[in-house]
Amino acid sequence: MTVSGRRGQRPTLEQVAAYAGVGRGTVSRVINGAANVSDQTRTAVQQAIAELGYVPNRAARALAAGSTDAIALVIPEAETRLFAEPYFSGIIRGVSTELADTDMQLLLTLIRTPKERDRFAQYVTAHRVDGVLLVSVHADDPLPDLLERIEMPAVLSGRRSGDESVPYVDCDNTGGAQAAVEHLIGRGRRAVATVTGPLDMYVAQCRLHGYRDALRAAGLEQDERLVADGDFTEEGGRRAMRELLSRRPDLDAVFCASDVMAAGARAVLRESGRRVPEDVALVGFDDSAVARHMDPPLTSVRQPLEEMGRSMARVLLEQIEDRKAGRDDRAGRVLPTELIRRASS
Amino acid sequence: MTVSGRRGQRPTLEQVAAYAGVGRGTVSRVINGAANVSDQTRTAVQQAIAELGYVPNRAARALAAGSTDAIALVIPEAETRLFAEPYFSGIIRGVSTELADTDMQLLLTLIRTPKERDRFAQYVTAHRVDGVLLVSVHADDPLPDLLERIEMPAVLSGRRSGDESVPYVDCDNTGGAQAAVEHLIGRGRRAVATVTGPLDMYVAQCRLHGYRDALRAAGLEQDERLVADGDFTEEGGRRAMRELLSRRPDLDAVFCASDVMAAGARAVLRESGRRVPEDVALVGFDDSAVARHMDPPLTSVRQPLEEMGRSMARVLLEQIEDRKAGRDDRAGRVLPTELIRRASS
DNA sequence: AAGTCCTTTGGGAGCGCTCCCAGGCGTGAT
DNA sequence: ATCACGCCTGGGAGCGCTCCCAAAGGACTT
Repeated sequence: MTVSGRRGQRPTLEQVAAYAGVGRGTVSRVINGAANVSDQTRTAVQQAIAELGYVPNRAARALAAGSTDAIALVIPEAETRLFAEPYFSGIIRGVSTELADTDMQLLLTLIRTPKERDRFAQYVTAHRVDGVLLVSVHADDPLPDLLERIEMPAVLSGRRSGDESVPYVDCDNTGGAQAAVEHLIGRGRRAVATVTGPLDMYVAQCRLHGYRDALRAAGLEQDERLVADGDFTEEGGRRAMRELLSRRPDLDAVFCASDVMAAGARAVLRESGRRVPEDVALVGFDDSAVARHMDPPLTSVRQPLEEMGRSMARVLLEQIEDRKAGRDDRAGRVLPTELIRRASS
Repeated sequence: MTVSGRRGQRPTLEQVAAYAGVGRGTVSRVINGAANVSDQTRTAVQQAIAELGYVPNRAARALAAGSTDAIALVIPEAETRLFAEPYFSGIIRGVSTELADTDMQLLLTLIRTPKERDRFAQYVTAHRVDGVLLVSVHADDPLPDLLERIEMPAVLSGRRSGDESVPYVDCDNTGGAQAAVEHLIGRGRRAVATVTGPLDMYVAQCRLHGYRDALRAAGLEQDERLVADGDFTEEGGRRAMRELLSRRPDLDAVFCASDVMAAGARAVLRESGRRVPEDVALVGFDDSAVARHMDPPLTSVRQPLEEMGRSMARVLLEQIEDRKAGRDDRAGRVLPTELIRRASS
């Protein structure tokens, strides 16, 4: 870690210029990779930069250029506990990776209260960032619309509905659920139940669709007694499982739309004296830590979280570029999921 | 969410001044809470600010004032998977909470490679942030020393050793471990084993100390055959548990220095035909999601993560203030842990 | 030899703020 | 009435960049 000291006084662009015997503009051009600089000059400047240990002053650059070189990653606090851990850390890791060789900075913003939301709205409206990444917004969150209105580049993780107007990155929830259920059917299960998330969330709808698609494709009957809402919580999973067992005691498999609900369901299955997977096969969704540590370990659908994070960053950066260039090419991106097979099915 | 539009042109301080019929300096004074402004003027300015929807331009302020109003939260990538989720999200939540009514911004920096570390070092050396929060650094990480050398305010989560020179916030690992083991002894267990973390980590040493302290206080013999290194991993926990069982098949309780290792130990106990807690009581550390979802749910020592995050932010802000004022009052802070009792003990 | 066009370069202006100095004005003392 | 001393206030200077214009020079053409 060689950082030339020269304590107190950081070198400025002007000093670099003087040292290299060129003008300020030229150094600026070299730094920003402008084309029209002779090789010789460029080399001289680069050397001066290296020798002086020059690092551009972001504030000055932002002020002069009117950009900020920063994007905000916004996480609604409610989600912080619920979806919780693996989701965020995965996405953050991806975003950070993608940003690593940009000189964009990542601002982390947790939003807990309406007051904080307003404050962030102000902040964003004042164009203090170049773009915004919104993680797991609710359908009724006003932020996406605000961002659209003020023409601030933004990317959502997940969609609020089937025809999302803001650019997004999502994973293939339908396909993942379908694969999970196909897997269960392939193992000879015939009475496959599902514990869904709250059906006012698009992600929950998709996973239910996937379930139905798989049954239909296999020519199995759809029995509404095999479908129960688990609310994406462990307690909800318990409740839903009890309901399912009372309605169809003969069920031989359950697809849960989240691992946490699967954990609840698993507990109820145990209480009812049923073995997993011998009597009832179980599959979850998310491939979280919970899944790996359940007994037996839970088969689950993995979302490519890190890749989603990378995609989000990439899509956002493109959007920022496009805006600058006057283009406007907004599109969503859906990434594939993967079934991780473990002992529970 | 009322954000006055006035699209395209954000109001500047100058415009606020004109609108309020005062000079630039006066508006600046009001914004920064300087004392010597008459009440009347202050009110007029505040109203102008509100009516124009003025939001100060950070870049300009940073440039003029030579500060940045931003702090960096640095997470070494290696840790991102290991300690993983609850640790970071808890700390981040705390930091963010504490920063919420400051106008400090939180920059998130993941460091994976030496190259990224150097880049961050450059960045920090160029004083592009006002302070740094370092999460779970290793004893051999060069970053803390660098920060000390360039006199950049910094706070560590956890200590690298008993006499940490950089300000830190830690939880009471020794006390937590001691409480856990006392709890086991209180339940009548006499052959209490422990699975430790890697003993070159200070945190692992502390937890082992707590274990020994509790045994000593209860007048129980210390048997080195009851101590095994589990390396803070699940596989390590398995290995350590096997070793312990072969050395002391009569053990009736195990204190694991992390939940993840406890999960490994639990699996081995099951394989060996032992019941938890009837035959062997089990306690973990961290109170992570894993603990709640184990079968039976795992008694564990909770670290006040969110409070640690808040403390870190607070200590850092104080330090930044102190530096400005020429003072220099660096100190560590240790927060208490709490034993969460569940069915495993 | 003069004119044209392109590439490369230097440096002025200005981004929106903070810092600080000088000046205005009121109050109390002389 | 005069002076000294405060408190407020306005606005110049300057933070370190980017943007852009003008100018210098080289390679061709006429």
